[in-house]
Amino acid sequence: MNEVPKKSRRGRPKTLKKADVTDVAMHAYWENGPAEVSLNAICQQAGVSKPSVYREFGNDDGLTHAALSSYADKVLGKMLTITQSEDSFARKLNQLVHLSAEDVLHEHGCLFVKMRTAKAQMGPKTQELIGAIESMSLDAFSKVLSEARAAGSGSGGISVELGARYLQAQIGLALDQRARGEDPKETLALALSVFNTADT
Amino acid sequence: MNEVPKKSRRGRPKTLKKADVTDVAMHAYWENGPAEVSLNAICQQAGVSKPSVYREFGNDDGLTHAALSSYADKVLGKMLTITQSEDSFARKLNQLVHLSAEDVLHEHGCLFVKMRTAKAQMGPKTQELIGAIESMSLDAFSKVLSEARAAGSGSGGISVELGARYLQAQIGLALDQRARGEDPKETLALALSVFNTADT
DNA sequence: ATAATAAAGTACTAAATGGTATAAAATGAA
DNA sequence: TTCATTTTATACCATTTAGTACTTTATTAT
Repeated sequence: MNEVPKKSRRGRPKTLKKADVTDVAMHAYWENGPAEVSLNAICQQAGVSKPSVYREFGNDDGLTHAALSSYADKVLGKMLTITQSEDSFARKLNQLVHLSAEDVLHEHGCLFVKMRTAKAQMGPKTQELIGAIESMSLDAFSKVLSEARAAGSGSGGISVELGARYLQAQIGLALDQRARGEDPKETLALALSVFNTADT
Repeated sequence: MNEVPKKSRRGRPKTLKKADVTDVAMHAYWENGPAEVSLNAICQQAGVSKPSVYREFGNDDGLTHAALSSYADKVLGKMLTITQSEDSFARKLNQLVHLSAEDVLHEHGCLFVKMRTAKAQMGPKTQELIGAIESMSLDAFSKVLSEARAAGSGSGGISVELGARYLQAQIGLALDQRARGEDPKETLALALSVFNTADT
């Protein structure tokens, strides 16, 4: 909303694509864990020089922030879409289970979950974003549960607040299991069965 | 069982206590995460020189192995004791919940869980030990569940194998949450409520 | 042409890491 | 007292890290 200074009139034309570097960083962090990937390695993989990266992102905190922000848009957005759909509570749960426990998208786990695990080692901007994403996801789950309650889909006497924390924890666990190469499908289904008390 | 070569007759008397260094390492890894603590830092904290540590432990893999092994004896042994007790299934679950979700012992989480998360960054001996501990704990939970089934305590139509994996995953999750500063008590209780279908 | 400008890469820095060569120190035996 | 032996710590090594000073290159304006 604030800057489109395109067509800078003078100087060497810029060849570095910030979005491309962000994408390389996002996938590198996602696959290998943010703490295991150096800024040097990302420069190599992206085929750009280190000063270029520092010019665009400031420092490594800027780069991890950009990578996580991009991840939130491209990947976590799919979770949000599910929670905000018009489907029934049961169908929403099914879709969340599929996306987190089966979809190849998360075969290496979830960048957000990995960054949250390494939160203390991240820079301040990235830490703040991790917290913001966590709140946002908790709100989304709360909304799902309160809508279900309003629609009469019994959530087994579980408060909306507890249910949202539980849903977030269980999906995070499943994504963590996938990062370790485990198949979380059955255990996640069992965990979410607490929401089906007398339902069909 | 194999060596007590005490009273070596010659040479400078040894002052380094291997057990003390192991203990310092264990607590440092436990609190800060194994990937965030360097061998240098442990040498400083333990007040010993680096070559001494290399002589005793070989390399960093040897040190992390020793630390995790010590942790398994001192801390995970308490879990094992609970699973092997003569208590009822429900009481065992209660004790496991208390130990992992409330006991100050795990206020910084669990070293095993942290090492498992960082498994790929650990040395081969440590990786092997992580796998062995995981199998052992799975066996312990399986035993608890099959005994409960034999004693008639209904575990809600959940197979022993799935129940054991589920119990391990949920306790691991709770310990992970404690490492992040969250209070897992309510969510863990909710997760384990799947074992109470028609029980009192 | 030439000057100004902006972005590019080369090549560096200081700090930290895991690991080691080596000499000093402390003992028992000769 | 001297020698062999064992453990110690100092001081190094190569590598990797985040971050930067500096020069070169490519463009527009004069």
